Amino acid sequence: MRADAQRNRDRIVEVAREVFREQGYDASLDLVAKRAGVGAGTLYRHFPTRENLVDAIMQSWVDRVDDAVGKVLVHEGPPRELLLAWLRAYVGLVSLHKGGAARITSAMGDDESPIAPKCQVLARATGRVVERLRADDALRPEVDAVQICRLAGGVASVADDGGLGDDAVQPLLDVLAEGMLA
Amino acid sequence: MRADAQRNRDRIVEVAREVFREQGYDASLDLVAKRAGVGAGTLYRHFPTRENLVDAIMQSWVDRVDDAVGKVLVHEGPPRELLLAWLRAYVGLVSLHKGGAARITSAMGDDESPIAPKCQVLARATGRVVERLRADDALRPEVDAVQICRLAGGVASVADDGGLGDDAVQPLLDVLAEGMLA
DNA sequence: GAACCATACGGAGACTGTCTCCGTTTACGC
DNA sequence: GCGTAAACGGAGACAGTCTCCGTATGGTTC
Repeated sequence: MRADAQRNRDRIVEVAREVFREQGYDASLDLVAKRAGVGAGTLYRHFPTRENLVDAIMQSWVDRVDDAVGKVLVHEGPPRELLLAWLRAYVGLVSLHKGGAARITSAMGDDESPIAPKCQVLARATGRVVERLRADDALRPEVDAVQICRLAGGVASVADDGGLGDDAVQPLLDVLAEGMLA
Repeated sequence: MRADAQRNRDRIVEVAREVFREQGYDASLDLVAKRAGVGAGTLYRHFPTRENLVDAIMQSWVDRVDDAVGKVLVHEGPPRELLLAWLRAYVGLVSLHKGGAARITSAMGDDESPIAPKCQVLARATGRVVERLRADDALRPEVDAVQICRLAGGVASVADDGGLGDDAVQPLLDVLAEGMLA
């Protein structure tokens, strides 16, 4: 890639992250282009669809997921605490950007989606938690990682576009944990 | 209201129901107006926002909710079956229109929303199920009707925009039921 | 049944956002 | 330096939302 193209691409991603955080995922892409100081054509050449741009923004986010699951797993404690800690972390991670929770959760299990790689990162991280819980026979056998992602993602979506605070989310996660554990 | 106004209003609602079923809740309102044979101004005078129109469409739907909860309650059986039957019915009801689940669930608990009355209908119906379950001491005491609506609505949203079928939804509802029951 | 007017109609058009096309500019290998 | 493939940018076509205001009409009153 030419140096100027790389510069523009980076700048667009940086600006888009900012704009999306401010205005949610519906923000105008022309505005992103304008703030990044490039033409609309340039933006659309680099990112033909909104999804592609979202995907690029979320790159750094993958690292946060790995971080988070590592932290949760290192912490000793009863399975219930472990699961709840992961559910809380999960909801936090998918809710980093307004509208993100619904976006990610609806793509979960769809390999064609432009954000499929992100879903897999989440599913794999959840898989590590599942593995640990299974070792202790703490998880109901019919529950799998994708189901956990969907359930937690559902709660996150509801919290996100209903504007629920942590205090409203916690009891919902309690129900989920209760239902998943053996 | 003048007779012609009433006629137009009815016609708009009828057409909108059709168009929304075909194209989801993002369908163009100008298209609705055109198909209904009225000007855009007329549509917007009757329904200043999209939400208002959605609200009108859902009128008949209220009756279906009451029907559904009646049917579920009349059916004898263990609490688990009762709860699952309601959760299944609930998901079906909020998913009647594409995008409806997220719309309703995110408004749950917000009295200012134009579709607040619809949410209250659902919450009240769920409340009747909760009451029955409590009579048998079958429900965990900290779980309330709004939480159930949010959890079931979360699952319905995920199923709706992820295109999940009944076979993928059923295990999610199992987890919810397991987590809600004492 | 004519006259009146509040109520309602309709559609042009302003505004906003998406996305494409193509003439112009620029990076970079030679 | 020079040539060219790569990239740029922004005008503009298109689509959706919503408003404004001149026009039409239902309903009322005499």
